[in-house]
Amino acid sequence: MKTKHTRGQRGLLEADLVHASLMEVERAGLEGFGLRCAARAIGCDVATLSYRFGSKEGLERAIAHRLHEEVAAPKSQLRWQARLTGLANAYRQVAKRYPNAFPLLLRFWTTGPRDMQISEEWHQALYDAGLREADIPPVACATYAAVLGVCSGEIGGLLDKPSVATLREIEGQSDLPLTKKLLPIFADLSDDEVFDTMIGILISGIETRAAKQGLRKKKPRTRKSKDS
Amino acid sequence: MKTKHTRGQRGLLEADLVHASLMEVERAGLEGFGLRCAARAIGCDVATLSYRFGSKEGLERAIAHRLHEEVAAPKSQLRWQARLTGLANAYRQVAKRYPNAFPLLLRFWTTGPRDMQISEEWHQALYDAGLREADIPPVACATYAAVLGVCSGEIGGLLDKPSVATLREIEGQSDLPLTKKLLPIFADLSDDEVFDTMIGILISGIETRAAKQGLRKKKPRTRKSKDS
DNA sequence: GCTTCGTTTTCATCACTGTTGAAATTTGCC
DNA sequence: GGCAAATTTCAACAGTGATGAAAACGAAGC
Repeated sequence: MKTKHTRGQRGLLEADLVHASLMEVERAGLEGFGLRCAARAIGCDVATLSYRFGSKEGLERAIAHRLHEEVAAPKSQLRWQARLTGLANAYRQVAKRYPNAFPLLLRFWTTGPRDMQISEEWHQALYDAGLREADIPPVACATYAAVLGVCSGEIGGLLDKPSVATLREIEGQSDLPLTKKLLPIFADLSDDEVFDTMIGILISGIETRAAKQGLRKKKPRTRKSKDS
Repeated sequence: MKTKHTRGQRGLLEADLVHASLMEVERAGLEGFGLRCAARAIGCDVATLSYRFGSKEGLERAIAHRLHEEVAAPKSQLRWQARLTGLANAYRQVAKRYPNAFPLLLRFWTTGPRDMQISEEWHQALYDAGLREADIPPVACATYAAVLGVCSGEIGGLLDKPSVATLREIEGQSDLPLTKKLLPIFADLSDDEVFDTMIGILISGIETRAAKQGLRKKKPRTRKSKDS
């Protein structure tokens, strides 16, 4: 008869510790995050966190796990394209909600059982896309890493408008003719556009890949696939 | 007490400081990297590094810049597909050579003029792919972030063989039928396969995108890269 | 009731971190 | 040579994560 869930004497649920730490990361930034500030926010001692999570890295891993749990699963009756888009968008929403903590997902790529549920959805979407089984793992890894990369870029400043310094720099250089010409387009670039572009490229890439293999002509679970 | 050798001399080239710091990152890991160890490896005082680079973050930014300089530009007479593949591979090689420092590129997405030269190549490849100009910036950002994401995943452990613990976990779960079935394929997954898959998806995605827009003529494979 | 045992929390301490102001030293220029 | 600016070192500071010992606590057993 074990205790129902491992909890400390003072009623400190692990989930609460992780949640408070996550909030602290968002407040102070990932670099500025420290066990002491987190402990102060929680109202406990530093050593408590060290004891509970083994180390600072253990706590960060738990935070990454927490982020994965916030990834919303898409409705299963949608077409595979919509499900994949939904999954990608779920990660994007997490990135926008926790921009400081999100890079932890790129540091700890696998954090536990929750990942596998998401992976299962991912694999299922690729299976329904018509990929042959041997091709699902590499495509899943590639697209997953791509999505996380784009999310990371969006919150990391990749899409920020070029600063006046950068602008001047480009104008000065003579060996950047195309970049120079594209500059006004870059200035008007929106996050959504980049993300939609990414999804579009991935999906059409998967589609042509599936078409090339084109052995399984099974009818998808939804009624029709008008495309292609 | 007062050693008169190396005091106040200006002989320390910035490139040497950055190189030594990069080596130190690779030795001690990005988390374990510290100004004091770097200074010890260089043979100078900690404060020198703080003075030269403004802060630890400034030094890390300089290291990221250094990594960008190691990205080899592809030969310009190749087809656009080969050039894009070459660029992606150049980043991958940097990632494999400096696995500990590479995540800095995802923290500091833009580091200076060297990025723009790479960007110019990237844009040119997409231009030669037949994309219309308004589409080049979003596609460039998306594919660039995707490539860095995949590189980051490869060195970060995304493609590691599932541990026995994970394996047992999956076997136990009943709601992961597809993942369970794909497990042997995952076990045999190679880094190269994932990377090639990623490149293939991106390129075919770009091709169909260009074909849909289809306003510019297809070009012979060897075309002068310089046009206005 | 009390005791015992194992788990959790706290405390004190350690070596180490990045930053900063002042002093020491060197360099470039007159 | 002399002087001012740039660079390096030194010393000190507040803050970090980790760790062993001690204290507080919960749940059984009697």
